[in-house]
Amino acid sequence: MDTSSWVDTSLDLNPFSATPLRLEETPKKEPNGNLIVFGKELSVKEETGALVEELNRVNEENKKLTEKLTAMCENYNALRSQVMDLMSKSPEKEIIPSKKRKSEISDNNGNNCNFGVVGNSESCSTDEDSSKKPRQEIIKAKVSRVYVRTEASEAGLVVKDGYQWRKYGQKVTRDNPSPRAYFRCSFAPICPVKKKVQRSADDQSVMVATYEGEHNHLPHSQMEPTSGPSHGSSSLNPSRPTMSLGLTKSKPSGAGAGAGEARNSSSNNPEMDSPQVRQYLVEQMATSLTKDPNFTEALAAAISGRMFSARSN
DNA sequence: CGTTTTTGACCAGCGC
DNA sequence: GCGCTGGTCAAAAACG
Repeated sequence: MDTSSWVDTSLDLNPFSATPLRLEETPKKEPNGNLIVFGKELSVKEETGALVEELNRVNEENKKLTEKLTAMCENYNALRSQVMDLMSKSPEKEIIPSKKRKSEISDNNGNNCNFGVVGNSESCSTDEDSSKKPRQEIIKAKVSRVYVRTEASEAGLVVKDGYQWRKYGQKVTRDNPSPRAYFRCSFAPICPVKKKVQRSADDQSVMVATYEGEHNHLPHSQMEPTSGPSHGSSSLNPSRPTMSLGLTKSKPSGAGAGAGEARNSSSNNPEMDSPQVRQYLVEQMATSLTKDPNFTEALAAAISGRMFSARSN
């Protein structure tokens, strides 16, 4: 697994690796040639020493942060492999519809190259597309499926994913005793995304959310609470949904998160780039970082350093 | 009072 | 054409 690759490139979370911490502003020089560092006026003699010292300090900081990031990646890798292992041990029975209708058949089965995940229709369905004439639905509808484990006590068909949804229908389907709920994005018709949520026929504690389309706006939890959703159980929730971390699948431009990618390695997992996944991972990373006292300490040191430097200007 | 949820009716695709 | 099924509509109810 090359987690570092997606951390570095897909998520752009690691600015240190690409451009190590550097002094963006060189210390101010006085007209007489002396240097002012942290409010101290240094002679030309001391200038080099101070610069070297500062450089070393920054380098150390950079090193620390890089190490932390690496450790985080390794932890994530371990966690991810555990989840994969668990899922492969108790594989959810693939939903094989005896009689599926048009687009769902072509979208889901056609690219069912990952366990439990339906990526968007363009990701890996080749045979069907080549043998049949292209369908409009395949092009316009990007479908992804997310498996979400919920608390047993949680009764409602609610999958918290950061977006605000409006329910417009509910049906009892033939192949599953639990009802299926139909949601539209609250920003519809501006945002055309729909999702279907249904409990898994096998495991009632697992919610299966099927997303259609791609959000053209930020998640609600990322937006300013201007409108103040009165019922927003799914929004502004500090405890993120139990979306299967790193088990996602969709194309770079694909629709949202999928989950349950248990058999494929992440190296050929283009979904890591999807906006929702990015969003989620960024939040996870941010949470992890801010929880780390060492990181906050380092950050505070860096900020205070900058403040001192700015004050001296 | 505006927004969301509920729920029965309706519509369209598919197989026979 | 008919029946089955999934998906959507829309009026009424519920909610904050």
